[in-house]
Amino acid sequence: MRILQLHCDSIEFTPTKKEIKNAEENVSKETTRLEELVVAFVAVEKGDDSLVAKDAISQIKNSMDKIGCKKLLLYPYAHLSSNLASPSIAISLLKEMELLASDLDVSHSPFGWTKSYKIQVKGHPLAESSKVITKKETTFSGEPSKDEITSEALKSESKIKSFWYVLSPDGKMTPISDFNFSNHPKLELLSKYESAKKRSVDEPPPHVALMKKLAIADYEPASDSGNMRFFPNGRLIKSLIEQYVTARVKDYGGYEVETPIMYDSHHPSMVSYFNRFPARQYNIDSEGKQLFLRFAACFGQFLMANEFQLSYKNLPFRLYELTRYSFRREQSGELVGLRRLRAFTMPDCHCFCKDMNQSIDEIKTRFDLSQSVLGELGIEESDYEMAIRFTEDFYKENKKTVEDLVRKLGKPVLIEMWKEKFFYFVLKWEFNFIDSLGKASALSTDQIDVENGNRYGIDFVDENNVKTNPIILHNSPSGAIERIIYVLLEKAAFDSKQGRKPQLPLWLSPTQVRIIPLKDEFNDFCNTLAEKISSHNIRVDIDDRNDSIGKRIREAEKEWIRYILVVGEKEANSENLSIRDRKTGNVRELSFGDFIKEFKEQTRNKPFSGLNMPKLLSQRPQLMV
RNA sequence: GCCAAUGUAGCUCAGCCUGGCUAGAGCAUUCGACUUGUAAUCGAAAGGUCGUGGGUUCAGAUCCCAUCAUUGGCUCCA
Repeated sequence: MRILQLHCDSIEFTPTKKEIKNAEENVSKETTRLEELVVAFVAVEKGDDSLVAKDAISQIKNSMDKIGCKKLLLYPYAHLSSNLASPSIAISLLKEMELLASDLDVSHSPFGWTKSYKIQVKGHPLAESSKVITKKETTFSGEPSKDEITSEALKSESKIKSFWYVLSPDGKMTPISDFNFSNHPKLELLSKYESAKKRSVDEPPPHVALMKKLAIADYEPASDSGNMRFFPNGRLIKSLIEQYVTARVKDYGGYEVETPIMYDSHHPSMVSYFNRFPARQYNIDSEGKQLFLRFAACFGQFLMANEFQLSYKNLPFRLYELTRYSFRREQSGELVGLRRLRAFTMPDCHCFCKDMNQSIDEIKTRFDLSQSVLGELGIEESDYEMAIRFTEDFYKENKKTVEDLVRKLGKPVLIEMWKEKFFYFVLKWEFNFIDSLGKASALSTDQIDVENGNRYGIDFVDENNVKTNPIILHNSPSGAIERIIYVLLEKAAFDSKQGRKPQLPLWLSPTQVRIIPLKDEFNDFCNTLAEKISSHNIRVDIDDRNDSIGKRIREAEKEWIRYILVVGEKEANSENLSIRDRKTGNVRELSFGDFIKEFKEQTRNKPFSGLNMPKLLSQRPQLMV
């Protein structure tokens, strides 16, 4: 007996006509709809008997118990086997099974009828399984059926055996249980987080409140969970980070492209890649096509590279896209603020290399790039820990490469080693930010992919005029942009907790300079001053509201504005500016030129974009308190 | 997805356990007064489907059930 068991949101079936002579009688041709159930497609095979039926139903019940489902539909399905039992035996065994399951809400679809059906299968790991039950030895395989669009990777992941080590810059490899973490508390957190999955926190991450207070981003209840909206401040910050990362990747040699956000699940190049990953994508049906929203930039770039005429002389060749968005339908319980989203912005740079040596050179360059990009975004080496994951074979052949990466970082690194290759890559490294609650989130990452060149039919002609698949590196120098904002806010919250003033990097501050006129009569002067400052590409606004000076300063402080210029009698008649610097809380007097100079030194080489709200605060709606 | 907690005005929260006047406060908003010298000027007004849908009750923000969202834990993170 062969059974394909599916945990479904719903199924609808309609008997259309009799397929065989001794089909079930008295069948209604109405459509039957059932919800929240397990559908068992059953093919009864030659030699099956009551014992097999009994065994089958007990296995089905067993797994239904695990997933907490109490409704079962037995669906006769001949196409699972080429060795079918006779219809009469099949009917009787199916009836027997139905009877044995009568403690559940059980039903069956008519035997021997051609039926049309519509099914919606759930996306969790246990939703799909196939069973083969025979008389002699009853076997059970809880693995996802290979016939279905499902996840080979899920199967692999559950079987995957990882060996965990810490690799020090001096080349010493220590199993994590033996490593002395006393000087590396964050690495210890990462190790526990990754290997033992041990976490204990009971407060919400501080960035969630901050992203609202600073009017950066918020949940959008009208969308799906994990799809955020960005207010003008947030959009400005995000846009600047996007521009910066893109500029850096282009400097490094990436060529920017743009590719569709949705793909046909049945496109030949997609099927096998797609099936290797958990079914966590958004699906869209359109005119008979089953489309899915991309979860990375890989597809678009690979399909594009497939059409390139590449020679070894062109390699390494780098394609880059900043995906707005990539979509991953993470489980609802996994979503948190800006840390884990269902729609996120991901810089993704793929490098096609002619051989392993070239990819190893390249991966080192990209390591430096990633580290530098993070640093310029305000995320220091001490904020993150590195993990490197690879197959044992790769390590044996490229021990030095792994050690070089660790030496570059200059501190011990978490190592995960696999006996076999389960994923498409042989090595992957990533930087993990460890927040003040001990949570780890991956930022920059790079992978050495040895499968997708072949899978997507990407090839180049080598020195010997032979078509060869390139090795592909997958690098995100910063990780998701939203996650960068999360890190900056978490760092600020941590500063605040330690009694320091929280602050965003100056180049990312929505308002960089605020002018406060003491009385209305100075408004014109302030306007002129604002024009002058803003002509140097500085975001300056004016708090012209009718509030006390103390209050307006307090407001500016709450918005984390770095420079506050109060303008009164004295300033209006002087060449100098009175500058309140949030960093120190003190008021300084500086000439206009000196101030601009000081300012510009801090934002050098960073992108600029103008104010994203009215210049006059009196014209600004209150978005958040 | 599973388990738990939370959901009351634009925001932060009180009220809920023990059902009962017209559901309160601060901030924000509007109006008025004040014309301000470096982290909250004073007064008034307006603002609420108590997340949503059912149920119990003479009566539900309050008790019960379901559902949605957020947060935490589990799982997961290509």
